[in-house]
This record gives sequence, structure tokens and C-alpha cells, in this order.
Amino acid sequence: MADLIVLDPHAPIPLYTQLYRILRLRILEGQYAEGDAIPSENVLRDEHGITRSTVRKAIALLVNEGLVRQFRGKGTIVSYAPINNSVWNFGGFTDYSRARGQRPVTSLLEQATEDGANGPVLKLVRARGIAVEDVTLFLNLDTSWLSLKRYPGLDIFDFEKQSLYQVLRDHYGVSPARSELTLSVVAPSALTTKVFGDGLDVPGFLCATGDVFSSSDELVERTSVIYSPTLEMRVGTSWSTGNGQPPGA
Amino acid sequence: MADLIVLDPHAPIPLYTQLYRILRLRILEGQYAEGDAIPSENVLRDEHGITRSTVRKAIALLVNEGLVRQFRGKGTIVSYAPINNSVWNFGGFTDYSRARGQRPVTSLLEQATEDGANGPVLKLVRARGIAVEDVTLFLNLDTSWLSLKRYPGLDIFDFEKQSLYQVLRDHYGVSPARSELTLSVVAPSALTTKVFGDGLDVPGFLCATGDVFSSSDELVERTSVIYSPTLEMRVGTSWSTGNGQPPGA
DNA sequence: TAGTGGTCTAGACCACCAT
DNA sequence: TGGTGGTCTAGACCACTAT
Repeated sequence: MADLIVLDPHAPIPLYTQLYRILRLRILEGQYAEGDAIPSENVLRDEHGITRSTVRKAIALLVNEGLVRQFRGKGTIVSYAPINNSVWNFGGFTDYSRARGQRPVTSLLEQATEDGANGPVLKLVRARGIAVEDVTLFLNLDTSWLSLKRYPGLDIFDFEKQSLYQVLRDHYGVSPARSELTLSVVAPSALTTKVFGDGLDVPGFLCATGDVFSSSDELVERTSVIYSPTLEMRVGTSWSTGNGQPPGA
Repeated sequence: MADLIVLDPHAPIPLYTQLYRILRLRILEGQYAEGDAIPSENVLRDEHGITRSTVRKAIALLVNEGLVRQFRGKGTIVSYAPINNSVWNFGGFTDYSRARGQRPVTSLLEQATEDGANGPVLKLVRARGIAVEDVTLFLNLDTSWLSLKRYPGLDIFDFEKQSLYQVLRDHYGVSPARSELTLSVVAPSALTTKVFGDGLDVPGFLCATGDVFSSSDELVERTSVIYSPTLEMRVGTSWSTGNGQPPGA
């Protein structure tokens, strides 16, 4: 198949990012199946008329995300476990489930304004998950705090229907680029029971709390995400120091 | 100051890894302080007689580790919070504490052989932490399982004195290169109380369970690490897709 | 032997920041 | 204006795998 999507060297998005998104989509849609090799670096170079360095940078993003692994002499092989979530980007999960016909679901549990140190703050509590047939399975419980001074009028949107990040991008010109999170454990509460069910016999839930920043290093939101135990939190680490050694020694 | 350490193009370790280790050590030792800029890419290129691409690859490792951040027009700035642990590489912590005169401590709690599906297995339970003055503060509780069929004689070493990974490297020629971990929450137990103390009022502990592989993709060990709540588990994420957008959209 | 990924060179142009 | 990092090109040589 010829490529329908071509790279645009004049776009504000780097070529390697454009290629990364193309390859990522194909993997998530199953066009390249698990265990298969994606086209070789030289093939991608010729197909898209770019340098191998640029191809490699695109693939490096996939490797970092855990979607592929590279083997010298063999190729670049698709290798991801089902619902292989990096913890911190729920977006990956959304893509994955959508690509499989599952429907991502967001339920707005609370929307209120609070008084913060720097003026009024919008508090948003959302449960997110997927709908498979008639059953909705909630996978995380996301509490966000956003400055209404910085984002005036943000409280009139309906975040059950619209993505928070999309509103921020379209109406305020802000995109998240970076996060600083701290992992912790939270005890079960009435809210977690309501969202995740009471059939779970766990001592606590995994929780990531912290700040999200824009590319210009402005604070976008303060967030706290509680994860369902149903969601396997996989973490891949590669000590990419060239010789197979942890940095420790 | 001239560089005492020079890069060796004939070494089996890539040039960018060599440079990465040099820079990393300087940062951890405080030679480049927090908030300072490290030498520019062009300076490093000239100093070490290598290409800017190679310099950039070395710095990319530091960025990935969260030790520095790069700003166009400004420079590469050292930016890490004290005890900024990426969860999964405790080695980083060891380096950090040692560079500050704190003494890393390992206490062997259990060493036993068990029967596994593929023959006898060495089980190793170690508590690790730091000693500051006369007080020892344990920060994690690490349980490892290793095949004695694969590593005959491993059970005769004293792992209170010797690093497991060092023994594996020196006596069996195996180095860990990659891990696949799953995050979970474990309830407090007699063991966690003994190691972390009983003054903690937490519903559970953060735990990473999974496998560690060598560069040739052979299973090295099965491991389960429980982290002390004292240890802030910082997780930095950057959506390095070029335009400041999570992969999700 | 042909093809793969891993490393490295030697340039180029650009956007951004400090001066 | 000069220096910084961000992107990209067009090669090269190597180690390893498949056949």
C-alpha cells in the first residue's frame, strides 16, 4: 500500500513527530500486528524522502513508549501487552481502546469553584473508563484544579462532553507539555467505592499527584489521579546507557 | 579546568555513554550546581573532539533521567529535586547519596533456596537505605528470586557485603539491561513494620513487581520492591512529541 | 551476501535568548 | 549580534541476523 499520509516539511510539527504519529496509529490499529516488524529504517527513509536520522528519531519515540523494540540484524518489532499503559499518559489508553472499537467514557462527578491562594479555582472530578457493550468500566478517578483567573469562563463548559485539554487548547491556546507527579497510596473511600465498585479487596489505591505544565513552563493544572486496580500499571525500564548497565555503577 | 577524563573511541562503550557518565557524575557531585548551566553543546563538542550529534545524544540521556532541562537560546540547566528518584532505578539514588557523603546500606533479611518450576531458586530479601550519622533509614524492601540452575553457586555469596548485580556481572557475565514491572499496592505487614517502622499511618505501600532481563533478553531475576513512604516517588513526564501534545490527540 | 539496526561524522538552517 | 538548543541532511563504518 502506498502511503496516503505524506509528511509536510513546512508544517510546524517536526518531521519525526509526524512520522511517529503515523507509525503509532498503524500499530494501535493493528496494521502492524504484535510480533511483526514494522518497515525497516531504510524503507521508511525512502518512502518518505527523509534521512535515516529522522526516521530513527521517530522510532525512538515509539521505543520510549514501549510500543516497539529494536533488534540489530532483525528489525523493529511491535511488542506491547494489551492495555500497556504508561501510567502517566492516559491518552495512550484512550487511543488504544478507541482503536479497538471500545468507547472511552468520561463521567463528571463534581464541578465546583473553590477559593485558592491566587483567586477562584475550578475543581473538576471526573471518572474515566471504557464502555464495552453495555458495561462501563471505570479505570481512573481524576481530580483537577484550574485557576479561573488564568482561564476565565472555563466553568461554563460541559466537561462531560468536551475534553478539558481540548478546551484549553482551542479557547485558551494552552497545551500541556510536561508533568511533575508524585506517586502515593490512598485509602479506599466512599468515592472510590462508588466509582470502582466494592468488590475490590485492596488496602489502597495507586495515586499520582502533581502539576502539569505547558511548553512555556506555565502551570496548567494541578491534578490528582487515582487508578483502578483493574488497570495494570506496567512500567518498562531500559537502561539505555549503551552497554546494559544501570546508571548506578 | 581541563578534562581529566578523556573519551576513548575504541572502548566498547559508545562515546555518548561515556560523555553521559562524565556529565552525570559532575552533576551528582555538585560540580554543576542546581540551576546552573552545564557547558554548551558546542563547547562539549570541541572539548571532547566529537560531533554535536553525539553530545546531544549524551545530554538526551540526562534529560530522560530528569537531571537537566534544555532551553533554546539559554542553555542546558541542571534541575533536580533532592532525592529525585525515578522509581525503577534505585541506582540513581545510591549514586546521589554517596555523592553527598551518606552511606548506602544493605541489610540481608533472608537468604533461602526454594523450589521453582525450573529447579531450585535463590530467594533474597534485602532492605536498602542510607546511614546518616548513627541513624539508618531504610527506603526499600527488595525481594529477588534467581535461578540456581542458571547461576550455580550463587547461594554461597554474602549479599550483605556484595552487590547482587556486581556478582552476576563478574562471575556469570550477565548484566541487567531492561525491566518489566507492574505497580501495585501492598498492605502493611510484620516485615514492612520491622523495616520501615511502625510510626507510619499509611493504608499501604507502593510496590513494583516484575522481571529484569539482560541485554540478550534472558531473564536475570524476578523481583518485588516495596518502597518506603519516606521516599518521594517523583515521576516526570514530558510529551516529547515536538509540539507539546500528549500522544492522545 | 544482503539487509538490519547502532554509532558517528561534518556540515546546514532555524527559532529563540541575552547583550 | 553572537550564542544557545532544535531540526535535518547525506553520507560512513560497524556488528549482527537471515539465507
